[in-house]
Amino acid sequence: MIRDLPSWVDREVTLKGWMYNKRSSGKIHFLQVRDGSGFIQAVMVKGEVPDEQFSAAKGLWLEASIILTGLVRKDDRAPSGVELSVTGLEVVQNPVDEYPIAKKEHGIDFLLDHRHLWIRSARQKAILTIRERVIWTCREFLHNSGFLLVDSPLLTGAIGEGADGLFEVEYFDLGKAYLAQTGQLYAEAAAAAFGKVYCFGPTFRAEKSKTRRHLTEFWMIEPEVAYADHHDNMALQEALVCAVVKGVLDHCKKELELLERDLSALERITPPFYHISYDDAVALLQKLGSDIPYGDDFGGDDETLLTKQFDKPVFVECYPKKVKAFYMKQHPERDDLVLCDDLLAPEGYGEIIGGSQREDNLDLLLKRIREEGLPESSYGWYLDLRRYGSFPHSGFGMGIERVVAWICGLQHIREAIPWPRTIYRLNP
RNA sequence: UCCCCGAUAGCUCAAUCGGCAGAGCGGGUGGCUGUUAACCACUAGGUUCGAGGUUCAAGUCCUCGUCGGGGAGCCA
Repeated sequence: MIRDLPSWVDREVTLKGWMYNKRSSGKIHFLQVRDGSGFIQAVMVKGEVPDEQFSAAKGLWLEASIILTGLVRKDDRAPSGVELSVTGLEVVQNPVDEYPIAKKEHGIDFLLDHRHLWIRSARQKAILTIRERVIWTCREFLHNSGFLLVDSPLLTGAIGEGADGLFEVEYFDLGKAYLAQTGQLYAEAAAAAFGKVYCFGPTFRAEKSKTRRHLTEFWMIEPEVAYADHHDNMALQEALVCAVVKGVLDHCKKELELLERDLSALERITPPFYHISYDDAVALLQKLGSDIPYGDDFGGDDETLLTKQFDKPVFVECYPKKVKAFYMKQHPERDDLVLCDDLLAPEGYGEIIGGSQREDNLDLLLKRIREEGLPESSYGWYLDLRRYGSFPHSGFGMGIERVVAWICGLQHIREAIPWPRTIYRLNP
């Protein structure tokens, strides 16, 4: 593989890949080749390869699939430090038509229509490599902290955070099923069984959101911990986010550099994070000129304004219960607030985690379900968790794409997932 | 669902007050033995998103529609 070539200097290798770009000076061709693991410049000199191969190279179009043999040579002029001196070229396929994605810039509509080809670019490879590292680090961190992975179903009955934004599907003779908006309620059941658990998978929101922070299908990692309170919950979130950022910094420096990410902004991401109460946050925003009234949830602008006041992630704690989900535990001293937290990423990226201590009192939970007008019958098994050995517990959901977008410094969340699903786009 | 913006060559865009449809990249041909989104010369390439309307004249102005982008609400 190309990424291993620096340790193959002065040896002959065979590379199977695609031609990323080509330059030529008449008697010498420079082929930029990629194989999925990296990029290298292959140099073909007339006379050092059979003539028919030299002229075949001249006719290659971008993204031709080729097999090259040659000598790996150290060269200070090459970005990766090595080049390939070609001795043989086999053309597997020369494209049947001009490759649609040119070397210069493209519009976003065109790129999204060609997402299946766009992912071949170096920038997309860097982003998806970082995404993989984020996910890997989460799993490693939770596994090493004693968590059990207990995945939740994607097809569910009418249960979730609320009736809005559910995708419906026909489910045999049982009527409607819904694509999961969250695995949390299942994670709570699993926490009662196994103590420390998490689920991780795609979730679906049929919200008609059209912003740089929203997808209709996104991946969420949702830890749930028995006997953890609101403060334990935030400590876990802080440790997880720090581990993820460190994992990316340790293993993906090259990718971050390719994305021209400001590394110092990431190197600052160490404990402790900032904490601010909802009450104080509203007061601060009003002082900064926002017209947010007390009692409302923050809009995108408010969130951006707030995060710009801090150089590290900030927890916003204890929102009014009327803007939060029914399962959040009531504040012990303020019955208008709940024990929840949103973790806002800096540099204007905003909410990456939403978490809370869960309501473990059966009567209070029933009251909240009725207040919200939710179908009580659908929550039968969930209420059982408060009937049979109820226990204080807390958990949170972290949106993987939002974390990746923040760490990579992306303008839009759609680049943080291989195949983005947005309200007006289902293909490719 | 609402608000704003856009649609012109394969791609990214320009076209002044309503007055001949342009450039760069990509393609083709030729040149070049060290190029780094290579360069140089020549060349082909257009139903200006669709349907109406105003006008001597519409890419440009008006109406409706289609598609897309940005944002709001909601959220991770």
